[in-house]
Amino acid sequence: MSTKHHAAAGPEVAPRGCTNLKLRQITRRVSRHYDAVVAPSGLKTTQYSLLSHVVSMGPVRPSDLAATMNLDNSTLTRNLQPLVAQGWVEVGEGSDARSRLVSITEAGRAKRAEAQRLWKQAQMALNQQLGIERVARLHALLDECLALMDSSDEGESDE
Amino acid sequence: MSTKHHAAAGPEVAPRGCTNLKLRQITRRVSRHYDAVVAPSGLKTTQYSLLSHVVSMGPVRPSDLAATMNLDNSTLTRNLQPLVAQGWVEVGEGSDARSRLVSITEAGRAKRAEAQRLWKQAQMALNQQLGIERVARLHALLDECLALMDSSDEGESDE
DNA sequence: CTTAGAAAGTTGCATATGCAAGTATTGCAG
DNA sequence: CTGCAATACTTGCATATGCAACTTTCTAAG
Repeated sequence: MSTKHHAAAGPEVAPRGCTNLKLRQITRRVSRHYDAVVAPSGLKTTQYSLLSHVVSMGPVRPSDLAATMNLDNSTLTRNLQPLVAQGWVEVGEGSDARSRLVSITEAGRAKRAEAQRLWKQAQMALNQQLGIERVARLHALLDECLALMDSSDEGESDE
Repeated sequence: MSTKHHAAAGPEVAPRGCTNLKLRQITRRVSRHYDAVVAPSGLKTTQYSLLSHVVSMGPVRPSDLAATMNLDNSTLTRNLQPLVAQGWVEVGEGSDARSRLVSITEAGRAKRAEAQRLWKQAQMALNQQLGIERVARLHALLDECLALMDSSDEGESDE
Protein backbone atom coordinates (compact mmCIF):
# COMPACT_ATOMS: atom_id res chain seq x y z
CA MET A 1 0.00 0.00 0.00
CA SER A 2 1.16 3.43 -0.87
CA THR A 3 0.25 6.16 1.62
CA LYS A 4 -1.59 4.65 4.56
CA HIS A 5 -5.13 3.82 5.63
CA HIS A 6 -8.09 4.63 3.43
CA ALA A 7 -11.80 4.05 3.59
CA ALA A 8 -13.72 2.47 0.78
CA ALA A 9 -14.27 5.59 -1.30
CA GLY A 10 -11.35 7.80 -0.34
CA PRO A 11 -7.96 6.76 -1.63
CA GLU A 12 -5.63 9.44 -0.40
CA VAL A 13 -4.32 10.60 -3.67
CA ALA A 14 -2.29 13.73 -3.18
CA PRO A 15 -4.01 16.56 -5.00
CA ARG A 16 -2.24 17.63 -8.16
CA GLY A 17 -1.23 21.16 -8.91
CA CYS A 18 -0.71 24.17 -6.74
CA THR A 19 -3.53 25.27 -4.51
CA ASN A 20 -2.15 28.76 -4.35
CA LEU A 21 -1.99 29.09 -8.12
CA LYS A 22 -5.51 27.81 -8.61
CA LEU A 23 -6.84 30.17 -5.99
CA ARG A 24 -5.03 33.14 -7.43
CA GLN A 25 -6.22 32.39 -10.92
CA ILE A 26 -9.84 32.02 -10.05
CA THR A 27 -9.68 35.01 -7.75
CA ARG A 28 -8.33 37.18 -10.53
CA ARG A 29 -11.07 35.99 -12.82
CA VAL A 30 -13.84 36.47 -10.34
CA SER A 31 -12.58 39.83 -9.15
CA ARG A 32 -12.46 41.13 -12.69
CA HIS A 33 -16.07 40.09 -13.10
CA TYR A 34 -17.26 41.79 -9.93
CA ASP A 35 -15.17 44.87 -10.58
CA ALA A 36 -16.64 45.26 -14.04
CA VAL A 37 -20.20 45.06 -12.75
CA VAL A 38 -19.67 47.25 -9.69
CA ALA A 39 -17.54 49.85 -11.50
CA PRO A 40 -20.45 52.19 -12.35
CA SER A 41 -20.76 52.97 -8.65
CA GLY A 42 -17.20 54.21 -8.60
CA LEU A 43 -16.10 51.49 -6.20
CA LYS A 44 -13.72 48.59 -6.65
CA THR A 45 -14.99 45.43 -5.04
CA THR A 46 -12.23 45.55 -2.49
CA GLN A 47 -13.51 48.97 -1.50
CA TYR A 48 -17.06 47.72 -1.43
CA SER A 49 -16.09 44.94 0.96
CA LEU A 50 -14.22 47.32 3.17
CA LEU A 51 -17.10 49.78 3.21
CA SER A 52 -19.53 46.98 4.05
CA HIS A 53 -17.41 45.88 6.95
CA VAL A 54 -17.22 49.40 8.28
CA VAL A 55 -21.00 49.60 8.10
CA SER A 56 -21.58 46.32 9.86
CA MET A 57 -18.86 46.66 12.47
CA GLY A 58 -19.88 50.17 13.41
CA PRO A 59 -17.13 52.45 14.64
CA VAL A 60 -14.29 50.02 14.85
CA ARG A 61 -10.60 49.95 15.56
CA PRO A 62 -8.40 49.53 12.51
CA SER A 63 -6.69 46.47 13.90
CA ASP A 64 -9.98 44.73 14.57
CA LEU A 65 -11.14 45.53 11.10
CA ALA A 66 -7.91 44.20 9.65
CA ALA A 67 -8.10 41.02 11.71
CA THR A 68 -11.68 40.36 10.65
CA MET A 69 -10.85 40.88 7.03
CA ASN A 70 -7.65 38.89 7.16
CA LEU A 71 -5.69 41.91 6.05
CA ASP A 72 -2.36 43.16 7.25
CA ASN A 73 -2.69 46.31 9.35
CA SER A 74 -0.60 48.28 6.94
CA THR A 75 -2.74 47.20 4.03
CA LEU A 76 -5.82 48.30 5.86
CA THR A 77 -4.36 51.71 6.64
CA ARG A 78 -3.76 52.28 2.99
CA ASN A 79 -6.95 50.75 1.68
CA LEU A 80 -8.87 53.20 3.82
CA GLN A 81 -7.26 56.19 2.19
CA PRO A 82 -9.24 56.30 -1.04
CA LEU A 83 -12.44 55.89 0.96
CA VAL A 84 -11.51 58.70 3.29
CA ALA A 85 -10.55 60.88 0.36
CA GLN A 86 -14.01 60.38 -1.13
CA GLY A 87 -15.64 61.16 2.19
CA TRP A 88 -17.17 57.71 2.61
CA VAL A 89 -15.49 56.83 5.87
CA GLU A 90 -13.90 58.82 8.65
CA VAL A 91 -10.97 57.95 10.83
CA GLY A 92 -11.38 59.60 14.21
CA GLU A 93 -9.70 59.34 17.57
CA GLY A 94 -10.00 56.19 19.63
CA SER A 95 -9.91 55.52 23.35
CA ASP A 96 -6.21 56.29 23.54
CA ALA A 97 -4.02 58.69 21.72
CA ARG A 98 -2.55 55.82 19.74
CA SER A 99 -5.84 54.18 18.68
CA ARG A 100 -8.25 55.28 16.00
CA LEU A 101 -11.86 54.57 15.25
CA VAL A 102 -13.09 54.04 11.73
CA SER A 103 -16.67 54.96 10.98
CA ILE A 104 -19.00 55.28 8.04
CA THR A 105 -20.33 58.64 6.87
CA GLU A 106 -23.76 59.34 5.45
CA ALA A 107 -22.31 59.58 1.98
CA GLY A 108 -20.58 56.30 2.61
CA ARG A 109 -23.75 54.59 3.66
CA ALA A 110 -25.49 55.82 0.53
CA LYS A 111 -22.64 54.79 -1.71
CA ARG A 112 -22.59 51.40 -0.14
CA ALA A 113 -26.30 50.92 -0.76
CA GLU A 114 -25.84 51.93 -4.37
CA ALA A 115 -22.95 49.55 -4.84
CA GLN A 116 -24.84 46.79 -3.08
CA ARG A 117 -27.40 46.67 -5.86
CA LEU A 118 -24.64 46.22 -8.39
CA TRP A 119 -22.90 43.68 -6.22
CA LYS A 120 -26.05 41.63 -6.15
CA GLN A 121 -26.18 41.63 -9.93
CA ALA A 122 -22.60 40.47 -10.09
CA GLN A 123 -23.27 37.71 -7.59
CA MET A 124 -26.37 36.55 -9.42
CA ALA A 125 -24.57 36.51 -12.73
CA LEU A 126 -21.88 34.37 -11.18
CA ASN A 127 -24.42 32.02 -9.64
CA GLN A 128 -25.95 31.65 -13.06
CA GLN A 129 -22.67 31.05 -14.77
CA LEU A 130 -21.34 28.48 -12.35
CA GLY A 131 -24.62 27.05 -11.17
CA ILE A 132 -26.07 27.97 -7.86
CA GLU A 133 -25.45 24.59 -6.35
CA ARG A 134 -21.77 24.74 -7.25
CA VAL A 135 -21.42 28.20 -5.78
CA ALA A 136 -23.04 26.98 -2.59
CA ARG A 137 -20.58 24.11 -2.41
CA LEU A 138 -17.71 26.51 -3.06
CA HIS A 139 -18.80 28.80 -0.24
CA ALA A 140 -19.12 25.92 2.15
CA LEU A 141 -15.69 24.64 1.28
CA LEU A 142 -14.05 28.04 1.50
CA ASP A 143 -15.64 28.65 4.87
CA GLU A 144 -14.32 25.35 6.14
CA CYS A 145 -10.84 26.13 4.91
CA LEU A 146 -10.85 29.60 6.36
CA ALA A 147 -11.97 28.26 9.72
CA LEU A 148 -9.27 25.61 9.72
CA MET A 149 -6.59 28.13 8.89
CA ASP A 150 -7.80 30.46 11.59
CA SER A 151 -7.70 27.82 14.26
CA SER A 152 -4.24 26.63 13.23
CA ASP A 153 -2.73 30.08 13.24
CA GLU A 154 -3.82 30.86 16.75
CA GLY A 155 -0.78 29.65 18.66
CA GLU A 156 1.85 30.10 15.98
CA SER A 157 5.10 32.10 16.36
CA ASP A 158 8.34 30.37 17.37
CA GLU A 159 8.00 29.95 21.10
CA MET B 1 -39.89 25.94 -12.05
CA SER B 2 -37.63 28.48 -10.53
CA THR B 3 -34.21 28.22 -12.11
CA LYS B 4 -34.10 24.93 -13.95
CA HIS B 5 -33.00 21.38 -13.37
CA HIS B 6 -32.07 19.99 -9.95
CA ALA B 7 -31.60 16.54 -8.53
CA ALA B 8 -33.47 15.15 -5.56
CA ALA B 9 -31.25 16.59 -2.83
CA GLY B 10 -30.62 20.11 -4.13
CA PRO B 11 -33.07 22.77 -3.02
CA GLU B 12 -31.81 25.87 -4.77
CA VAL B 13 -31.02 28.03 -1.82
CA ALA B 14 -29.06 31.05 -2.92
CA PRO B 15 -25.61 30.95 -1.39
CA ARG B 16 -25.02 33.53 1.33
CA GLY B 17 -22.20 35.98 1.35
CA CYS B 18 -19.92 37.25 -1.35
CA THR B 19 -17.99 34.76 -3.40
CA ASN B 20 -15.43 37.35 -4.31
CA LEU B 21 -14.78 38.29 -0.71
CA LYS B 22 -14.40 34.70 0.40
CA LEU B 23 -12.03 33.96 -2.42
CA ARG B 24 -9.93 37.01 -1.75
CA GLN B 25 -9.71 36.26 1.94
CA ILE B 26 -8.63 32.70 1.56
CA THR B 27 -6.27 33.62 -1.22
CA ARG B 28 -4.55 36.19 0.96
CA ARG B 29 -4.23 33.64 3.72
CA VAL B 30 -2.93 30.90 1.51
CA SER B 31 -0.56 33.16 -0.38
CA ARG B 32 0.99 34.40 2.83
CA HIS B 33 1.60 30.81 3.82
CA TYR B 34 3.26 29.84 0.56
CA ASP B 35 5.23 33.05 0.44
CA ALA B 36 6.58 32.49 3.90
CA VAL B 37 7.75 28.98 3.07
CA VAL B 38 9.16 29.78 -0.35
CA ALA B 39 10.81 33.04 0.73
CA PRO B 40 14.24 31.50 1.48
CA SER B 41 14.64 30.86 -2.24
CA GLY B 42 14.28 34.56 -2.92
CA LEU B 43 11.09 34.05 -4.92
CA LYS B 44 7.55 35.13 -4.23
CA THR B 45 5.05 32.46 -5.10
CA THR B 46 3.73 34.54 -7.94
CA GLN B 47 7.22 34.55 -9.35
CA TYR B 48 7.56 30.86 -8.80
CA SER B 49 4.37 30.24 -10.77
CA LEU B 50 5.49 32.45 -13.56
CA LEU B 51 8.91 30.82 -13.69
CA SER B 52 7.30 27.40 -13.75
CA HIS B 53 5.09 28.35 -16.65
CA VAL B 54 8.04 29.68 -18.57
CA VAL B 55 9.81 26.38 -18.00
CA SER B 56 6.90 24.26 -19.10
CA MET B 57 5.78 26.39 -22.02
CA GLY B 58 9.26 26.67 -23.43
CA PRO B 59 10.05 29.84 -25.34
CA VAL B 60 6.66 31.40 -25.44
CA ARG B 61 4.96 34.58 -26.55
CA PRO B 62 4.02 36.93 -23.74
CA SER B 63 0.40 37.02 -24.76
CA ASP B 64 0.10 33.23 -24.73
CA LEU B 65 1.70 33.12 -21.34
CA ALA B 66 -0.69 35.76 -20.06
CA ALA B 67 -3.70 33.98 -21.49
CA THR B 68 -2.70 30.67 -19.95
CA MET B 69 -2.16 32.26 -16.58
CA ASN B 70 -5.31 34.36 -16.73
CA LEU B 71 -3.25 37.50 -16.40
CA ASP B 72 -3.65 40.78 -18.17
CA ASN B 73 -0.91 41.35 -20.74
CA SER B 74 0.27 44.44 -18.97
CA THR B 75 0.52 42.59 -15.68
CA LEU B 76 2.58 39.93 -17.31
CA THR B 77 4.96 42.45 -18.84
CA ARG B 78 5.65 43.86 -15.44
CA ASN B 79 5.74 40.62 -13.53
CA LEU B 80 8.49 39.47 -15.83
CA GLN B 81 10.71 42.40 -14.95
CA PRO B 82 12.00 41.22 -11.57
CA LEU B 83 12.73 37.81 -13.09
CA VAL B 84 14.62 39.36 -15.98
CA ALA B 85 16.51 41.60 -13.58
CA GLN B 86 17.67 38.54 -11.66
CA GLY B 87 18.67 36.79 -14.85
CA TRP B 88 16.16 33.97 -14.50
CA VAL B 89 14.30 34.58 -17.71
CA GLU B 90 15.12 36.31 -20.96
CA VAL B 91 12.88 38.22 -23.28
CA GLY B 92 14.15 37.91 -26.82
CA GLU B 93 12.83 38.76 -30.24
CA GLY B 94 9.91 36.89 -31.69
CA SER B 95 8.85 36.08 -35.22
CA ASP B 96 8.00 39.69 -35.97
CA ALA B 97 9.45 42.95 -34.81
CA ARG B 98 6.47 43.45 -32.54
CA SER B 99 6.48 40.02 -30.87
CA ARG B 100 8.75 38.72 -28.17
CA LEU B 101 9.69 35.31 -26.89
CA VAL B 102 10.13 34.61 -23.23
CA SER B 103 12.52 31.87 -22.25
CA ILE B 104 14.12 30.42 -19.18
CA THR B 105 17.85 30.76 -18.46
CA GLU B 106 20.06 28.19 -16.82
CA ALA B 107 20.06 30.20 -13.62
CA GLY B 108 16.29 30.36 -13.86
CA ARG B 109 15.97 26.64 -14.22
CA ALA B 110 18.15 26.10 -11.18
CA LYS B 111 16.31 28.66 -9.13
CA ARG B 112 13.03 27.10 -10.09
CA ALA B 113 14.21 23.68 -8.97
CA GLU B 114 15.34 25.13 -5.66
CA ALA B 115 12.04 26.86 -5.11
CA GLN B 116 10.14 23.77 -6.14
CA ARG B 117 11.41 21.90 -3.12
CA LEU B 118 10.16 24.66 -0.87
CA TRP B 119 6.88 24.86 -2.75
CA LYS B 120 6.34 21.19 -2.11
CA GLN B 121 6.81 21.73 1.60
CA ALA B 122 4.29 24.53 1.55
CA GLN B 123 1.81 22.41 -0.33
CA MET B 124 2.25 19.47 2.00
CA ALA B 125 1.85 21.66 5.05
CA LEU B 126 -1.39 22.97 3.61
CA ASN B 127 -2.61 19.48 2.78
CA GLN B 128 -1.91 18.56 6.36
CA GLN B 129 -3.64 21.57 7.78
CA LEU B 130 -6.79 21.32 5.70
CA GLY B 131 -6.83 17.60 5.16
CA ILE B 132 -5.77 16.08 1.92
CA GLU B 133 -9.27 15.05 0.97
CA ARG B 134 -10.56 18.58 1.42
CA VAL B 135 -7.74 20.01 -0.66
CA ALA B 136 -8.53 17.50 -3.39
CA ARG B 137 -12.16 18.57 -3.34
CA LEU B 138 -11.14 22.20 -3.45
CA HIS B 139 -8.92 21.63 -6.47
CA ALA B 140 -11.67 19.80 -8.28
CA LEU B 141 -14.15 22.53 -7.58
CA LEU B 142 -11.79 25.31 -8.57
CA ASP B 143 -10.96 23.51 -11.80
CA GLU B 144 -14.63 23.19 -12.61
CA CYS B 145 -15.24 26.85 -11.94
CA LEU B 146 -12.28 27.97 -13.98
CA ALA B 147 -13.40 25.83 -16.89
CA LEU B 148 -16.92 27.22 -16.74
CA MET B 149 -15.67 30.78 -16.66
CA ASP B 150 -13.36 30.13 -19.57
CA SER B 151 -16.09 28.72 -21.73
CA SER B 152 -18.47 31.56 -20.92
CA ASP B 153 -16.00 34.27 -21.68
CA GLU B 154 -15.18 32.97 -25.10
CA GLY B 155 -17.69 34.90 -27.13
CA GLU B 156 -18.10 37.92 -24.90
CA SER B 157 -17.63 41.54 -25.94
CA ASP B 158 -20.60 43.61 -27.10
CA GLU B 159 -21.21 42.30 -30.58
C1' DC C 1 9.86 60.11 38.12
C1' DT C 2 12.41 57.11 34.85
C1' DT C 3 12.68 53.59 31.78
C1' DA C 4 12.27 49.25 29.34
C1' DG C 5 8.51 46.91 26.87
C1' DA C 6 4.16 46.32 24.87
C1' DA C 7 0.54 48.15 21.85
C1' DA C 8 -1.42 50.63 17.74
C1' DG C 9 -0.66 52.69 13.69
C1' DT C 10 2.14 54.43 9.79
C1' DT C 11 5.97 54.49 6.30
C1' DG C 12 9.46 52.65 3.09
C1' DC C 13 10.12 49.32 -0.18
C1' DA C 14 8.88 45.95 -3.51
C1' DT C 15 5.54 43.41 -6.02
C1' DA C 16 0.93 42.31 -8.02
C1' DT C 17 -3.06 43.68 -10.76
C1' DG C 18 -6.02 45.73 -14.39
C1' DC C 19 -7.92 49.34 -17.51
C1' DA C 20 -7.18 52.83 -20.87
C1' DA C 21 -4.28 54.90 -23.83
C1' DG C 22 -0.06 54.90 -26.42
C1' DT C 23 3.73 52.91 -29.71
C1' DA C 24 5.36 50.02 -33.22
C1' DT C 25 4.56 46.76 -36.85
C1' DT C 26 2.22 44.27 -40.05
C1' DG C 27 -1.34 43.16 -43.37
C1' DC C 28 -4.57 44.62 -46.64
C1' DA C 29 -7.62 47.24 -49.47
C1' DG C 30 -7.49 50.71 -53.04
C1' DC D 1 2.59 53.36 -52.74
C1' DT D 2 -1.08 55.06 -49.09
C1' DG D 3 -3.69 54.68 -45.45
C1' DC D 4 -6.48 52.24 -42.22
C1' DA D 5 -7.29 48.52 -39.25
C1' DA D 6 -5.49 44.76 -36.61
C1' DT D 7 -1.69 42.83 -33.70
C1' DA D 8 1.53 42.74 -29.90
C1' DC D 9 3.39 44.90 -26.43
C1' DT D 10 4.29 48.83 -23.16
C1' DT D 11 3.18 52.93 -20.18
C1' DG D 12 0.48 55.86 -17.11
C1' DC D 13 -2.41 55.75 -13.38
C1' DA D 14 -4.55 53.92 -9.40
C1' DT D 15 -5.19 50.35 -6.13
C1' DA D 16 -4.04 46.11 -3.46
C1' DT D 17 -0.81 43.53 -0.57
C1' DG D 18 2.67 42.33 2.96
C1' DC D 19 7.05 42.60 5.65
C1' DA D 20 10.25 45.15 8.26
C1' DA D 21 11.30 49.16 10.47
C1' DC D 22 9.77 53.35 12.73
C1' DT D 23 6.87 56.69 15.72
C1' DT D 24 4.00 57.58 19.35
C1' DT D 25 1.67 56.24 23.49
C1' DC D 26 0.74 53.61 27.33
C1' DT D 27 1.91 50.41 31.06
C1' DA D 28 4.31 48.51 34.54
C1' DA D 29 8.57 48.10 37.19
C1' DG D 30 11.86 50.15 40.23
